[in-house]
Amino acid sequence: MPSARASNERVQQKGRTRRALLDAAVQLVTSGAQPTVAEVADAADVSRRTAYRYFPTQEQMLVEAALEGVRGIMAQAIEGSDGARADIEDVEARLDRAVQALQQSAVANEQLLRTMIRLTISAPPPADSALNPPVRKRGYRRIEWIALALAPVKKKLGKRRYERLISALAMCVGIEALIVLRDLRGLRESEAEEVSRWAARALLRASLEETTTSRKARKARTARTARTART
Amino acid sequence: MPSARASNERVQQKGRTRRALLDAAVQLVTSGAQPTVAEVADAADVSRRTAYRYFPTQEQMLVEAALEGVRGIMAQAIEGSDGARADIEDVEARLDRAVQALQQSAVANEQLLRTMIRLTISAPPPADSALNPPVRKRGYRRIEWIALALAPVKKKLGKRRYERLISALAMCVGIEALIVLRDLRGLRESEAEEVSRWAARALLRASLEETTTSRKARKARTARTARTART
DNA sequence: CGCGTTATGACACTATTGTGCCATGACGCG
DNA sequence: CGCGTCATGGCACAATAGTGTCATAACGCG
Repeated sequence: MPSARASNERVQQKGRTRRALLDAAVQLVTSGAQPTVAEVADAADVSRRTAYRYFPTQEQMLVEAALEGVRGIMAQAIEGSDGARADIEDVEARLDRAVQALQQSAVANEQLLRTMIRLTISAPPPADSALNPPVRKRGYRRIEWIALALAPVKKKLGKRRYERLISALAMCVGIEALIVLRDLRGLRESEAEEVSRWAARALLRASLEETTTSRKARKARTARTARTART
Repeated sequence: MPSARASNERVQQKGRTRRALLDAAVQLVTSGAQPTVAEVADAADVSRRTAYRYFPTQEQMLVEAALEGVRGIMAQAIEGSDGARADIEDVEARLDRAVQALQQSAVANEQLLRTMIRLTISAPPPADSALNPPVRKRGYRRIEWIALALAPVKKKLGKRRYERLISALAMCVGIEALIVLRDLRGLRESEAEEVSRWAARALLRASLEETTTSRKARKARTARTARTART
């Protein structure tokens, strides 16, 4: 048995090594290619064997790197449009700006985001989830951002419509939407952005209209509950 | 120089070999995994070397196989709902049925379609397009299908709105939409289908409303779009 | 400082991808 | 039928992924 102190783990050193590998990988992945484990290891000034000690698979290493890169991008994009929160009222404008920023950041980092998709799509979730601990799925910044833009109308919409709107918007922005518009529809970046913005506006309006036009219907449906909760 | 007759190419034999390889690959890919070239070759009873003569890359072989599988799926799905073309008028119902069928076939073949995505997403189009002849991109059945459902209102909408609507709908159906709704939003299959159907209906209505709301509004809208696009 | 723990590096090894070379066997055509 | 063409198969080879083993150097702690 070793000594009682199990804190001998050299977390500092391991942290530095991991960071060096990740930084090197991010840099290489961002430039578009799918670097060899040996390349990343060389760039990080560690041995190939050590790289494999930190990331059991090339894929996992690149996924971590891609997520790392995306994290930085999104943080920056959110900051960029966070200052202009002047209006809490015009939801349509809020959403439009959010979509615009999201699409522009997606275009600007299409390469990296496509890599992330390709690496995180792998196998469908219903597959074996016991063997490989799903690699910690991709970040959900997009949802948070949409939710931020939609905050003013959250109560007005009600939970069901609100969640449904978020889901629908999630389909229409981000890298997946960009991929569809580019690869399937052959659109240019500016055209793709316009389609996303138009769709987002249409979905928002449809959701809002549902709340206003169905007042009578809602009354009929949930008459008693609504009346008691109103006050 | 060989003999003048260049038709000595044994197209029959080559066709059979290619088909054997493709069939074997489809079968293996459909079951979820990413088979080795040697595995496919063995299953097709040809040598590994020959397999590489037909498909320069494992990836291309699997892409072809995936596309082959998807082609079959879509053809079947289209047939399935083709008989019920009773109504040429109710576009909303037409689209809804199309979306419903598309989503159900996407759910039923999520595994294969995810594989197809992973393999066809590869590198962004703006990359080097001279070296690798883009592998013949994935089939665009989805677009054709949407167009079919939208046929009755094509003229009414006009080219710009029509194309935009197709693009927007393309984002909201198919495997990419399913991936977003499942992986990002954590929805179940039935919930995902509902969101897609709702979004499709909303987008269609928005497009139709634009045509009926008047010509003055269109003028104003055009001006606004131009202004924002300029920035 | 010195010692033991522990991360690292070097080497070896298997599996797979992708390619080159050449013999061989099958196909087609006169 | 015979011969030439052409697809195929077998072998060898380089590059990369991933793993095991062991020596060594760095680290932390008394």
